Amino acid sequence: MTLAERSIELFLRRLLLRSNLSMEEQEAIRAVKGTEVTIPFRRDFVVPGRTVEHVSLVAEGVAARFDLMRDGRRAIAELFVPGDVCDLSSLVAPRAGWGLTALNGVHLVQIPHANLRTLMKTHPEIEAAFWRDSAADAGVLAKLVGNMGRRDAKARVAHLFCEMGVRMEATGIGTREHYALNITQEQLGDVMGLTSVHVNRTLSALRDEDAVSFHSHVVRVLDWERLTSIAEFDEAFLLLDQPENARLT
Amino acid sequence: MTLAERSIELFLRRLLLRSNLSMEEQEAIRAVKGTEVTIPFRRDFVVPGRTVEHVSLVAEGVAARFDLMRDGRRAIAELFVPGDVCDLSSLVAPRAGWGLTALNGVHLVQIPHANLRTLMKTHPEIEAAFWRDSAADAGVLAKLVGNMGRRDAKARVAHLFCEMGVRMEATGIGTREHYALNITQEQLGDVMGLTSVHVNRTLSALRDEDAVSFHSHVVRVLDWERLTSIAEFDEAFLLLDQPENARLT
DNA sequence: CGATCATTTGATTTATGTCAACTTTTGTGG
DNA sequence: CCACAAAAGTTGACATAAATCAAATGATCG
Repeated sequence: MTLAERSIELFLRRLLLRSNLSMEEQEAIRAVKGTEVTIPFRRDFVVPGRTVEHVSLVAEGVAARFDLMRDGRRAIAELFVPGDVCDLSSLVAPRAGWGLTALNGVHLVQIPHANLRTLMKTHPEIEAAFWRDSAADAGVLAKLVGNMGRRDAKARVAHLFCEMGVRMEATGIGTREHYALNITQEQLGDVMGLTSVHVNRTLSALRDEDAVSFHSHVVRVLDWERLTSIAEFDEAFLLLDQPENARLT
Repeated sequence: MTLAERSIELFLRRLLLRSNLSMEEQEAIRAVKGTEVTIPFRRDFVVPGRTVEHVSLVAEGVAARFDLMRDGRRAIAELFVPGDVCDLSSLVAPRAGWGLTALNGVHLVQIPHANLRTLMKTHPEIEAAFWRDSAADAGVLAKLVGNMGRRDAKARVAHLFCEMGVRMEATGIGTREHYALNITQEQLGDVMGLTSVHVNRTLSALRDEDAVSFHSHVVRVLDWERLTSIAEFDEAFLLLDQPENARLT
């Protein structure tokens, strides 16, 4: 199994948590072709304003949707790990209103829009599944807005670790209590609107109260109960586990 | 023209800024039927976890996507003004992962999912337009994440006023320099992660430097240049003015 | 026309940012 | 595989934006 095949399989697996796709539809997705690309550390691979012709599926590493401030600081709105497609919605809005960057060495599978569009035309249910996936992404964003606006640093960091844990587990690349998250504390800060210094202190605090540890890019949850309580985490916003979503047809 | 017809017209107008719909498709949307409903001040009309059977189009007033904290505080992730559909994506993900509430007396047109689904089935381009609209919403959320994480109160408030101005103008219910925004300073704070007290001070500051004023629920931009500069506002993220979006067919 | 809700203003506290030095880890070329 | 440079993480002292508390004024609505 090639890297591309493996990551499409991850992506499909996650689609199936939210969408009820027939065997034939699943096969159609598995058959999609894309090209593998390596993006070096810190390279932006989608630039705001540019029109993209393909969708970027993360095969390895961590990518991010970011925003650049006048003074050069970055804000990260969304993290993408293996199995995530960074910009499914570019299928309908190809002119990017956002930027995508590699938080470390990232392997992408770039899938031409044309390939997916034929897929959507012949299988309307796949289009719905894609849209549903974008909707879940939007849910994550909305949750982040709430967290940043109304919760302190500890809760925010805790929430991110919960969220990523559940996502990792759902995609099958870790468990919610133990997974790799290959980003720096500074990048963590960019996600949560904190300085790297404060992230560091917050991590110590979370470690000291035996909630979670983050060392050498590995998240280890020490007490899931406690962590979710600090984070006020409720995974409903991820819209997972709802293959009950009726087929539209 | 009834209220429902008028608001569908607003909605359609906005769709057309992003999507290239044929006359026939436009007529099909105009013909959609929904029922008018009045939601009193502060009533939640969509509750997380509940399954919705219809989409909510705002006809009058302001609605919001919100998140509730353990201590009772609210965070608002998104504002919806006349012509906005609050939950288009519920068409594909009917179990709500979010809440919707009325920030004042709100008139909604509730359009049954069934109606829109037949529409999407017969007119695939309409489905794309809907998805595109959700994608734009997600862009707004992502931008808000960036603002809250990396900008101070003044820039955040300024940015919201810019964003809403452009949206109002695009929908045709005001100009970017003068429009009604019928919400309290406390609700403004809920959007931007600030206390009502601090919102108040920030508004004074923006007023004092002749950027913008907000009185009796009317936003009056005194100096658009200055305001956008304070906000670092660039409307690209709204994905407006791109009817060049190819038809998928 | 009183009561509730929203806005305004001041005094004080707190969470987080900033600056700076130091240590540890990582990655790379010899 | 080592040595060393660069990047990341850690810690402390201090600064500041925004929160909190509190009280007064102004608006709105039965």
